[in-house]
Amino acid sequence: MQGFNQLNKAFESRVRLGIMSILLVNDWVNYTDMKDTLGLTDGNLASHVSSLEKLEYIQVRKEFVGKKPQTSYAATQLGKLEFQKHIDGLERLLKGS
Amino acid sequence: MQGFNQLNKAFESRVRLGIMSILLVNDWVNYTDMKDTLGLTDGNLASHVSSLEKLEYIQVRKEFVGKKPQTSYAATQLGKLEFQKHIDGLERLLKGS
DNA sequence: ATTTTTAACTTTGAAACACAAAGTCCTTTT
DNA sequence: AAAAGGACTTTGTGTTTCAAAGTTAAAAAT
Repeated sequence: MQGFNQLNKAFESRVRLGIMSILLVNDWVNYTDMKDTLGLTDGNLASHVSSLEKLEYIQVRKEFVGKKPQTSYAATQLGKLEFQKHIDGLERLLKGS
Repeated sequence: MQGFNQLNKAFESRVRLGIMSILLVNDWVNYTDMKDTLGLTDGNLASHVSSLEKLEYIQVRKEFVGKKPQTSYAATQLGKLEFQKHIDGLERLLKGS
């Protein structure tokens, strides 16, 4: 089975798959946009985000925009690399044998 | 997010992804081959298989080959269809936005 | 004729995960 | 002063994952 062992458990959840695929093409995405784009609840997004952060697959930036706090996310180099591997695994799996 | 909502929870596990992708290109695959190809334990394969069977995504055939019992699996039409939708979702997700 | 092996499970149990709802905290708008 | 917004954390419940061990029935080996 080509690719099967390249699959990363961290990306098996559709939510984390969504987060990473957004962060692969967008450099910084804020909390609210992420939540709305994926249609998640606050708690749900927060927990998936924190698990990706713990793995150092994404980084979190907190700042004030105007007077409001804003949290944004970006994929780290490691995150992009691991996600690419996962995608490659998927593609091989689906094309292969 | 293109594709995100086309993702099927049933295929989020790498094991079930593996099973389905094998059954998409091979008509009937037996228990032992499936287990070895994916490197799974007995119990693990059995449980994933039974969850896919419950959803009617795969069908199970039991017969004797020579003197030995043999269980084989194939994807149903529904299974192939749903899996295709999932794959399409994945592709859109990964290419899109 | 026993013992061992093979095939295919089922059961068990512990850990991880998913997710909504509710609560928190701090700030800003009204 | 009250309400609302942003970003969480906590809680609780239900589901999933997976290996290990146990089960059954037949076949092969001794």
